[in-house]
Amino acid sequence: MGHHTCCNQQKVKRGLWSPEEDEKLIRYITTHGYGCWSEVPDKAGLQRCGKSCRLRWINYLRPDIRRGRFSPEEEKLIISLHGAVGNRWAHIASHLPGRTDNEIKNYWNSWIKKKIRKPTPTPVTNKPTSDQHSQFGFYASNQGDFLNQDLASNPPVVQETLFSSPSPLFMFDTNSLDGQNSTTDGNQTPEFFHESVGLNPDQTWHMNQQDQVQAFHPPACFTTSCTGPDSNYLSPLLEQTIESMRLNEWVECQQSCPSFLFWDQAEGSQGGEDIAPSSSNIETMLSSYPSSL
DNA sequence: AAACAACCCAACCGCCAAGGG
DNA sequence: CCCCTTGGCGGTTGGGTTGTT
Repeated sequence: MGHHTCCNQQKVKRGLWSPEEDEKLIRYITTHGYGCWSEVPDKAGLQRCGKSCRLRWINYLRPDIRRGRFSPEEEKLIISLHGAVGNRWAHIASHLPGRTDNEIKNYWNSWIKKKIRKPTPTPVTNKPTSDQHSQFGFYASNQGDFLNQDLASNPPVVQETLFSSPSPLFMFDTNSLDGQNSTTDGNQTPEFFHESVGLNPDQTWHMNQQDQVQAFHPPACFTTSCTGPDSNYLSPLLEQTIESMRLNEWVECQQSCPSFLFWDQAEGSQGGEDIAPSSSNIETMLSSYPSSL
């Protein structure tokens, strides 16, 4: 019934690949290369569809594939990038040489979700579910508190660090950072920031002032759309960072929070792309702070 | 030891865009 | 233009594995 002709033929084998099949595919690709995947099964002597061959090669057989546990650096990068671009696994994978989108996707769906999930020993009102967390795409990264540790040994810390505070979530539209491609009303951000962070009335926040933009840069990247129960959570780490911001203690701010990326993924996926930080913005931001990765 | 639950992850599915005829 | 093929992508599945009772 499906319209994919390649996988509908009765003789086509499916399921796990045998070592013999792997060997056939490796031998063929390494000697002939791959131009047209639909031709590969016949020429390689495989009873698979071309699509399956392609997937097998790209995800598992190609020589530059990298297997095994993700390094802490990779974990940090995945979390940061996911906060920036959401479930664009291929894009995330492009930043991790040798890793595939499938592997990263699986990793995210199991390992990281597990870390963010409850149980929490202390009851918290209006605590969002893990599904809600992933739906809204709020994740945080911090070197000292979170990602440089063996997370498997410390899940409660992770959980508490991320979501246990009932404070309002601070959002910031990163389009205001560089003033380009800003199709949203960036003027709302300073007021929101002002109110959320609790600056003194005589302290002003002008997004267009370069020194403030620069100073704000390190913790970087909070975005708009503060709606729903998930927005009512602010990590102690972020509280600390915002307190540093409030006091203009930018160095402390950077140290306490080298890299945060929050992005309302749901909003972005509903046609609100213009409010999300562009990937080039994110990449520029990340490359500016390699130590935070 | 057995039964069950939870988790992992390789592979598949469906959709989409690009490109050629 | 339209149609078809192909490759690429993210979402999802389900069999195998591991953990728990």
